[in-house]
Amino acid sequence: MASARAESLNTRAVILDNALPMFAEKGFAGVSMRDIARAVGISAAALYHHFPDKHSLYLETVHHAFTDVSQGFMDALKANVSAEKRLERYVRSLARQVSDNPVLRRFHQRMMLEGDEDMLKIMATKIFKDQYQAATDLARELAPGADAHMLVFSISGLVIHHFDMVSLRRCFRGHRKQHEDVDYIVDHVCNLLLNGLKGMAKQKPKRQQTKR
Amino acid sequence: MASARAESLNTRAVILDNALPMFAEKGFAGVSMRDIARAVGISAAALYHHFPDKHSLYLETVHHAFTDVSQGFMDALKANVSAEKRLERYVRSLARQVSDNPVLRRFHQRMMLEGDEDMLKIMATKIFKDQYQAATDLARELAPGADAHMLVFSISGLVIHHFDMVSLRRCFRGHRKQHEDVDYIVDHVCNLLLNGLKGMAKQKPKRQQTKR
DNA sequence: GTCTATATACCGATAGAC
DNA sequence: GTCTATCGGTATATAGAC
Repeated sequence: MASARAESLNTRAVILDNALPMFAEKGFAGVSMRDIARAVGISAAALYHHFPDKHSLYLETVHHAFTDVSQGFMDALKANVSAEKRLERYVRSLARQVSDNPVLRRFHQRMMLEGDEDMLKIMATKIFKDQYQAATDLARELAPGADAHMLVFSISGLVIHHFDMVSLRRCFRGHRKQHEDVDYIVDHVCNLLLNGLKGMAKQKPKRQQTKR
Repeated sequence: MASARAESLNTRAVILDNALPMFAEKGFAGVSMRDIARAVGISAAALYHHFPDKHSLYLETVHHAFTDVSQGFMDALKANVSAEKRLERYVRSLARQVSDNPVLRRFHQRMMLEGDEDMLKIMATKIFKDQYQAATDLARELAPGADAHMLVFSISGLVIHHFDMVSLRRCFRGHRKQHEDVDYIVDHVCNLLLNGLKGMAKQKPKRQQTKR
């Protein structure tokens, strides 16, 4: 908390760095301008020198948060190995990301819940565009007959959901320590996906792909 | 909005019915006692006759919301057909539930994000307990060597995630109308799962199930 | 069981000095 | 670029009449 800020121009970045975990944790309505100002170490009025209003600050926080998170995924998706290996690397880098960066995971989760159209457009076009394209290409390579768009979200969904649900999963009888372990989750997901995709690729003209 | 309430005792239920969609949409911090009172058609002060404070009202809303949603799933999970058919019925009833009831889906999503331990415990023990047990049994039958606890959440995760992400999925190039269709999603998920589980069942002593 | 009135605190945002 | 002071509005919650 607080923070050592430089002399002037990157105060803006310091504000965004402090606002991110607060917005991720409590949401737009749950964090006041005074809360953010206190964390940064300036007065609430000073925030209005850097951002015209609270909503703009939030929008900038979204943009600032997700910048450059996509690179690790691209390395995995474009690696010079077999498609199966690339899938495993992609799943692993996804799981590492959401596990190592709970603030960003939570912020992503919050965007899915209460992000308006502007924010989602920012995420889709400025942040995840290349990753989506590369993942789609990989899906097409792994299961040529299947619906690549659906598969891309099945893959990320499987990984992310296991982490997003962890606080509920803990409440069930069958839960064990290992079920929160990154590598264990990765193994499970890869196992399910690789077998599932193999089967889908074989029987291409069966169900999916109705038209257009 | 408004609502025709009876004479006295079920005012409490009317309050909860009105509060649910508001809390689902805007969250705890985003809805004021005045908002709820206005929707019900009484004064804010009157709410405090039925609930000691806002947090209690929210907790009761959680409990009220998820009561009796689990029955349709049990019918699917316990049907007198093959395990594969039961999986498909379960996936379909899950998808129908989240598609037909966006308010409840959103509230569930919100609980995963900001539900405290009390609320999650309510969901796990009072609402989803039997469903979890039945789904675990089905998973064990479908893929005896695999980790049933993981599979249960992979199944629900696949279904729910496709719906939870729909507003983001729409922003990507490859999105089509059919990708929001319940039956299309069910087909995709069942296809992936049935093939994946078949593969996992064959190679049981390979990766999963490290110890205890 | 619902009302009006109110206590007390916090909210987003602005004005103007430095 | 940051401050203090403040405006007008709203928040949760309570008091007491009916």
